Amino acid sequence: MDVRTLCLGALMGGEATGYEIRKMFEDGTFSHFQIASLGSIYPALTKLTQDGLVTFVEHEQENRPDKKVYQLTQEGRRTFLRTLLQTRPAEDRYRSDILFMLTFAEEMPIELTEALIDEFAARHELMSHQIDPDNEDKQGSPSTYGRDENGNPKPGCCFVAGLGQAMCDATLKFIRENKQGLLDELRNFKARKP
Amino acid sequence: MDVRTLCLGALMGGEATGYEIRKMFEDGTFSHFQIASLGSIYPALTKLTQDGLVTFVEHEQENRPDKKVYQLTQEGRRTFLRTLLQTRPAEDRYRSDILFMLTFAEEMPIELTEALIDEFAARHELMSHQIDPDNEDKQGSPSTYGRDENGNPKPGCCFVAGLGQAMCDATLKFIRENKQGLLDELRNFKARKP
DNA sequence: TCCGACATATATCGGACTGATATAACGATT
DNA sequence: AATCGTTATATCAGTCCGATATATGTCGGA
Repeated sequence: MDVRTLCLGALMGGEATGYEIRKMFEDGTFSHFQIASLGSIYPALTKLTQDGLVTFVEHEQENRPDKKVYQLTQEGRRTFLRTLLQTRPAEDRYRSDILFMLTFAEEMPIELTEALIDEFAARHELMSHQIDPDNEDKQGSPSTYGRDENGNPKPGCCFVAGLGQAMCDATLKFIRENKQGLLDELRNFKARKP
Repeated sequence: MDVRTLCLGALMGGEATGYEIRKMFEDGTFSHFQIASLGSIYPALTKLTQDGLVTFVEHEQENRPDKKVYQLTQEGRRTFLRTLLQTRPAEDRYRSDILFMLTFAEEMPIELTEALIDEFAARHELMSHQIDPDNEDKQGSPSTYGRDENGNPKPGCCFVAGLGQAMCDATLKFIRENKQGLLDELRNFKARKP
């Protein structure tokens, strides 16, 4: 799924600026299973405009840089829906420097190992917080993504959010139950082979 | 973490060809939390050779294309260890087309939703299988990654593998418990708004 | 028995994407 | 007053993926 398709999907929830779209992938609805950087979002929106799949209105704000508020066209909506039906989803891919580094725990000081595990836990704690739609700090947020016109959360979004939450919980539980054991093992390991 | 560092890490477990390194990221020890394609591995190995961090021996095999078996140099080992101690790990990133698509479950036929969920489950089942080091089909595999010289699995690797397993289990459990509920909700949703 | 599919093995390259940087103005914290 | 973070758009160098090419062997099925 290229960034153009991702942008179309993001705009299915209503109008948004490029900056707001990035936030959906950074903090918002999509944050735990997709990413897109500004460096790809802006060119994508330009291309989509040229292709007639989105339009934008320029909002001049006082004492602020201009805003381009993008919106799906009918053809954009149709194109996205068609893509949904036709696309074979690519393989899931999870990248984690921390887990890669922990693979070599024997080769580093135990304090570093512990710090890496703690950071991993902290990030998942944060993620778990970001996923929960009720727990969001933004009460009167302008665009309530993942909800329909009446403000009801959409079943698909709930399912995906729940799944993310379950993954986070499992991760945190595993760390709670196995961190100390690993550190002990490493101490033994190092005592045997200095 | 760039592919060069990833290759150095892969070679910490012993000598390997470029093709074998890719397999570690495709099927092997690193498969559930890092990826690297051949298109980046081969240039990386060339660069590492130029920089003196790895060396290779060309094995001519009968009736087979030549093999370049790479190995860390002492400087390569030192460089990797230094990188381990100095690198701030990048953010974890998880990309899933399937979860993105499921976000729009309301917009597609229920059969497609179910097929996507089933595929998601199947992939995680497979991954769970790949992670388990005891369960590996390759009994006399040439290089036993993740183990020390005596064949004992390394604590760091076990921890990371266990974590991966826990995530898979949680995912599969969530799907078992929530798939039917989602499909029912979607049917209601569609009945109300045709 | 032949054919296609798959595995081993290296190499290259176009196109897509990330991450950094530039610009600009404001509020908040130090 | 100075630095930092936030809103907002835009560009670009460098990195990486995915596809493709090349060469050869094995294995299962029609």
